[in-house]
Amino acid sequence: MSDEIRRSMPLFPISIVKSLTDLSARQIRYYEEHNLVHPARSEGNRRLFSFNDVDRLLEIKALIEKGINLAGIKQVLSMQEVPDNEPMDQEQVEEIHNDLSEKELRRMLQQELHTAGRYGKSSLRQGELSRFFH
Amino acid sequence: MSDEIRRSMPLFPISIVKSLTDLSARQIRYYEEHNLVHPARSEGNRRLFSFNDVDRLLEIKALIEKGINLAGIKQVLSMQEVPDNEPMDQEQVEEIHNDLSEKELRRMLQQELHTAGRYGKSSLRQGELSRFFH
DNA sequence: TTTTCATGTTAGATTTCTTAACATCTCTTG
DNA sequence: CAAGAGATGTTAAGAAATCTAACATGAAAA
Repeated sequence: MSDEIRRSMPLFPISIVKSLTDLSARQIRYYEEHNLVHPARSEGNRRLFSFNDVDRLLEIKALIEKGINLAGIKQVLSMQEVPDNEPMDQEQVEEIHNDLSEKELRRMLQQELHTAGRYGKSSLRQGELSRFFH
Repeated sequence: MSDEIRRSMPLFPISIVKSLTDLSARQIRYYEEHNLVHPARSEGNRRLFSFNDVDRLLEIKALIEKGINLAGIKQVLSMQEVPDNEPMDQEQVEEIHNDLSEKELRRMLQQELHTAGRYGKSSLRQGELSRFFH
């Protein structure tokens, strides 16, 4: 709970996120433009990313590398959105089975974590940045 | 071990560190100038702070608030430096007992963590930033 | 072949950060 | 008390990082 607060604190400038995700600034901004991430802004309008944001970008990257386009990724990410509690209706269940099952997704996103030799050139995978820092 | 790597990754610009520690940029730079912290630098010479750096600044702040001056803080921090393995010689032991015992220090630094209402205005205490994020 | 998608590149404006200098305030100390 | 030292604030000028917007491009879709 307070965990969610920590993980959503705006902390990183885009330069750090670039090195953390190995995405280009252009890509990051493009994904934001298409509502896949929503970094906060500084007073001076600079993007500030949270751990959650970075995790999300890592997920996006993994999906991109699977050959999934932005529309597909948007779908997938929306499916991940906290089920809150509401039991899914039949439509939702079918959607999941049509595209990628939750399970499959999880597996897809759950891979080993590996850092390259130098800082700023790490190449993390899946939505696991949070586990990286503790 | 790999933990140490994570905690020493240069991640934060000074603006974020300011809000995380509630220290002024002037203070942060002054402490660096006097070798109390050693943030990394970006290619363009911007300071980049790690979790360890921020923790250290929070410790410094706590000590400042105790009325200890920079010389004293330098002492205290050097005492905290990983004992590596080497058993301390008598001199060191006496130093510790003269100034502040390890125990006393620990207690001093171990206090509850509290965030202010708004992000960017948190007022963390002691060297516990790492515990804040996980 | 023409569009659309995803990304690269570039330019100009704006923000953030850097160092250095000087100001100020509080302690010490002679 | 006056002088110096320590810690911090404030300001200026320049450099670095980021922003948006526009245009370019290659690959895939239609």
